Amino acid sequence: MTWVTVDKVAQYEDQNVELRGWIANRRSSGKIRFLHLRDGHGVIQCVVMANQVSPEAFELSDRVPYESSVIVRGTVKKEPRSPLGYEISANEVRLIAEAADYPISKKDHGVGFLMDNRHLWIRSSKQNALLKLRSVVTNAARSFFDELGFVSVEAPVLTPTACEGTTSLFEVAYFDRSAYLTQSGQLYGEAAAMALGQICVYGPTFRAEKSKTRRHLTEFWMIEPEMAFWELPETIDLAEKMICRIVEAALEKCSTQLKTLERDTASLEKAVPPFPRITYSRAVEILKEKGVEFNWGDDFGADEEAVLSQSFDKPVFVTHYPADIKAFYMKREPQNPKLALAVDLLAPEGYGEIIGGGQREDSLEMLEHRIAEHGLPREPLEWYLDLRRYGSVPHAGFGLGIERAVTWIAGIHHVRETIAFPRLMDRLYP
RNA sequence: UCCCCGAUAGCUCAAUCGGCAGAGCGGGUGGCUGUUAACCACUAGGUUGUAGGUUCGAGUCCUACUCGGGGAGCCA
Repeated sequence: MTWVTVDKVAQYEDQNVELRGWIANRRSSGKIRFLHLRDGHGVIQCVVMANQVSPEAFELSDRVPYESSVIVRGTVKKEPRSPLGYEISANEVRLIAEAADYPISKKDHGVGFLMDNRHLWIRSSKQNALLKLRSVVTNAARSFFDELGFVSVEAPVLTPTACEGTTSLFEVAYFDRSAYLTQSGQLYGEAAAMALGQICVYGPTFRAEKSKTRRHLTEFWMIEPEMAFWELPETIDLAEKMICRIVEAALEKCSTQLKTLERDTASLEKAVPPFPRITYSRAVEILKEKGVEFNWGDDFGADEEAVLSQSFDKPVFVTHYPADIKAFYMKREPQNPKLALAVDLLAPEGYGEIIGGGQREDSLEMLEHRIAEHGLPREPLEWYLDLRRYGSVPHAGFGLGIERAVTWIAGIHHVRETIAFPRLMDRLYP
């Protein structure tokens, strides 16, 4: 007997197969029982007739609780009434483990309840689709860089101090002193780029900010390429190619998932090069044209980002921000030192910033000056200054926020559903 | 940290002016040979988040607290 997964049943039409999974739903009518079997690859209806299975199997099919684990054997039948196109005409149903009363029902639930049951919620079809989409997105991004010859490097999670100083960090006991969970792999990525040329850091990032919004997690994942001898324009080109690659992969490999998520893929299909590129100053003009009150020099808030991203039907790059609102390591525009060689990518449909990056300051003197200006402690950054002492080169990079990118591609409302076990300000369980 | 909203059955919610705490789903029992969140009948299920106050009487009004949701700032 061949064990097959639900996504492959079409290859076994009219053959006898075995399926292993969990009871997603159960209905009945007279002497016929319908079991919906979920195996992680899909859901298929198994039809159990009283005269085609043992009395024990029929009795089991009548009362087996939701989410019990079972093995079903039967024939794959073409069935136009099924959304899948196929169903199983069962001749054997075997219980592996009977489930207790399952807390998640077919009806509506509140977000709080579902988040408390996140370990079970991920079994449902929409959450399942999101996790698969995330997997395709991260794999697409990583193979994109791998194929370009970028070296994959891991940055440490435990760090001695703040990378950027501004945001609050999670402090942990580290033997007889304190350490902090990283808020960006970038500084280490820069060191690695000086060793390996073009590198890519993929890892978790932690922010102890008390942010309660649909765009924030306290633990999230970033892909952060860093390139020695690269400057801002080619870095933007790279980000554009990467986003296109990710979206293509999602459309190609996740069509069923996007359908489950009821995503309008037409807007994703528009994400082809070239993406519009505007300066911060131009963005401010656009805001004013749309009647948004805004002062040059301020950073964009959620409202401004939404207006800007809705002004284009593709992702839009915004460059040349005022240096004052960007991090200390940003290189200044040589023609106008008030501006930073920074780039953000705003996703369309109001999703906002999914990439932040730019060209890094490569002058030792300038960097020392910035560190003092930002009031940062110098001693823990000495190693970072060394990168400018020993053969400094122009270099640039960016960070892609995985959860925000997946939120946009999936067309959902909140980042928390794009990671299996989200960490939020008030949520550490499960 | 700030603003708004909420907490009633396992879950989602209702309860009119302050006057007997209810429905759907889920559970249980029975029925139905093609159901699609199946349907039909019956049934069990409650210290109304916690503490205090007003009142003849509080799920409902007041105060504090706890927890949760939505949003802002900051950011990816």
